[in-house]
Amino acid sequence: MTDYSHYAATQHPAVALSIPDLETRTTGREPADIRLWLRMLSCCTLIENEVRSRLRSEFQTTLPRFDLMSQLTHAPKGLKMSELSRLMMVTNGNVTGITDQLEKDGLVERMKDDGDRRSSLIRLTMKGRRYHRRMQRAHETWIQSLLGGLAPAARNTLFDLLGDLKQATYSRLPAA
Amino acid sequence: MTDYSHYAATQHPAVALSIPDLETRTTGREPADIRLWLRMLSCCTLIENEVRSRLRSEFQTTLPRFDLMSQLTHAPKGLKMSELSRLMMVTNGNVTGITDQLEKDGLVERMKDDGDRRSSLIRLTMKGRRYHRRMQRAHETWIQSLLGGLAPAARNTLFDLLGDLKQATYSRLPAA
DNA sequence: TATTGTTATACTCTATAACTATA
DNA sequence: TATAGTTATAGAGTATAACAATA
Repeated sequence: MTDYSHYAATQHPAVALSIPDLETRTTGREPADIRLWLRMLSCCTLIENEVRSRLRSEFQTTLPRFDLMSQLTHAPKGLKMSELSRLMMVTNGNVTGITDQLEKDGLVERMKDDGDRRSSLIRLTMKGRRYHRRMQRAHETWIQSLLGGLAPAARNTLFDLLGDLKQATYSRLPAA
Repeated sequence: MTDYSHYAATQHPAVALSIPDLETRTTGREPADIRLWLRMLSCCTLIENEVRSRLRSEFQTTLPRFDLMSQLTHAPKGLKMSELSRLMMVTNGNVTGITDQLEKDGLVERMKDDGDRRSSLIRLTMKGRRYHRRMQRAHETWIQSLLGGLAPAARNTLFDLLGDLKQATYSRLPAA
């Protein structure tokens, strides 16, 4: 049993702002799941668009590139392509492409020192580590600014509920 | 003041499944906002990947195309390109491209009957309406299946919290 | 002058599938 | 046979900016 009672009601207008976006197409007559999905999707799209835009204008890079580097920061010894693929939720070929670009820019390197000679370990170079650190600091600031309007208690409840949702969804995937 | 007390704790394992995904890179030492964002993003990516894949395999179409048609279903008189752009949260040029494809397939049509001769109204054709209805039914089933593991009370709370988040985020966008 | 929509350009990401070299 | 990674292919979305027609 999980207790969400630490969450206290937030103070906000009774009527949500009517902002035209992906959720607008709902009329209220749709199943609750559809409305929930479209609302969550518009939240994500809103933030993602903003982050993509700032990564481009301030760091001349993209979200997948930043994500790949972020995954590597917690693996000093490096990660295999297949591990990156699973972590980033994209296919193997895509990871090869993104890695190629980052390698060309000297931000990551392929290490051929595994016991298994089919695979290689990808890891950040020094330059990559420095570059990522700068981006990460900015990224944290952006996210905190964008999500900062939500009260801490609400944020905690949301975090827990999304954890439940994620677990439930995973278990309902056809593959799973 | 909003009351979320209708939400009752869900029953689930105390320890969340350790699934490797976008959220995995968090260590617990990141700011709460970052962890929340990555968790929400992995929820969305999970569902989006699944929906994209099924739209492709079962209906030979894409998510943006389905989204554009969905927007039109609630506007019998049609929508302007600029309205679609805002609703779909993408740029004007993109909407032109997606509309071109749908028009070529006879699913939407451009109507030049506005007072403003610069703009046109896009609306679903009969064929488009029928086609969309089939997709929408399937889409509802998919989403209900994917989100169905979450208890109704949890789902309601999540819906409300995401509403708060969306509103807060909108008001914190640089443009806003 | 500003706005609506289109076009042109160039790039990034994407899935799929065939391929290689290992295991 | 199975797996790790690459390559080839094709396509789909994206931003940006220049453009024409109209307001």
